[in-house]
Amino acid sequence: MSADPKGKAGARPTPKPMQLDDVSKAIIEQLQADGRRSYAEIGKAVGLSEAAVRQRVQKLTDSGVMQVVAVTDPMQLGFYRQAMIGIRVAGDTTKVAEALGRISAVDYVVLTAGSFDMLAEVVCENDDDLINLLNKEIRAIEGVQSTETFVYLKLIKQFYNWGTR
Amino acid sequence: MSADPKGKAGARPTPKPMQLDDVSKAIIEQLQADGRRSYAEIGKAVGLSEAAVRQRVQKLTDSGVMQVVAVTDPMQLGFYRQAMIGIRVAGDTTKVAEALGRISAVDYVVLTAGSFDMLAEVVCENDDDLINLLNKEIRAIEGVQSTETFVYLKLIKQFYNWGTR
DNA sequence: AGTGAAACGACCGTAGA
DNA sequence: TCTACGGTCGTTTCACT
Repeated sequence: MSADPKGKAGARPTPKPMQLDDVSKAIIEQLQADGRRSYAEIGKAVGLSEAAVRQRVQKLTDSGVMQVVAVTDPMQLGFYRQAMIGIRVAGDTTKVAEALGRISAVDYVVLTAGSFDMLAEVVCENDDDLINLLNKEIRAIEGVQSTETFVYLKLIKQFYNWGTR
Repeated sequence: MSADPKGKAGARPTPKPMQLDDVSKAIIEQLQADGRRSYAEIGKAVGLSEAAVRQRVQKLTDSGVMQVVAVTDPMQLGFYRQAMIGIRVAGDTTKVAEALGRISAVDYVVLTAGSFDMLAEVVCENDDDLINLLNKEIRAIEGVQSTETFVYLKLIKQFYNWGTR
């Protein structure tokens, strides 16, 4: 979940960018709309044979540019409270971030520059769960100095990315 | 991208939760690992026939619990700067949030309660792009009073969700 | 990096427990 | 809700461009 695919830990895993042509971009768009769409169908949409589509998808996934995965809707699973938590830390931020990552209700952790040392997104069933998560788990981590909670009211836009390692 | 599947705008789209058994959870885990895994293969892993897996996946996607999609790595596409931006607004927050959503460099917008009215995640090629995005696009939106930027240093954990509508 | 063809395997509807 | 089965379509490999 946080292991880099290759190279030393802490090193930039990909110093090289990657230039995608319009066809590869179109293929990615097809799979962003539906990750299980068949290669043949994508081929029809982008004007390529299925074999060619498959080769390009293989290359895109092998090189780590793209990934096809299942994503779930927390609301539909009974997690009615989501929030982003800004956290200020004393000492080593990495240890705190990793401790946060071990909490299952925490689905996103990123180290940041700015008035917070890190941001953590959490998923809870209700307000009581959120209070417990904050007091008993997050603020109990050694080194956590203060937290600021931004409860989610409504999602306006979401586009799936991964990376920033 | 922000249209609710059914029901009046602003209404809770799913007042009912959903109870998943262990088999459905296992199927979701399989697809979280690889969204293109075949139904037959998943069936072997979870101890079910191919048709049964297919039926359950259909139900999970139709009900909106799960979605299989492609996600891309911004770093591999040359976007070396990511940041979360906390925004304070005067007046109607929805209009500002929708204006943010129309900016392609903005991949995530959520209305929040707390010291920010909304959070926006942005993806940029470099620091100059980020400065331009902030000054020329985000802070130029009518109603934006102040912004606070948290530049991403390192992603520690990521788990894919969608929803909170 | 692309196509085309043939063998194989996955997918889908239907029937039945 | 599951398994079983047959028709159809997608995928894979390979030879070729």
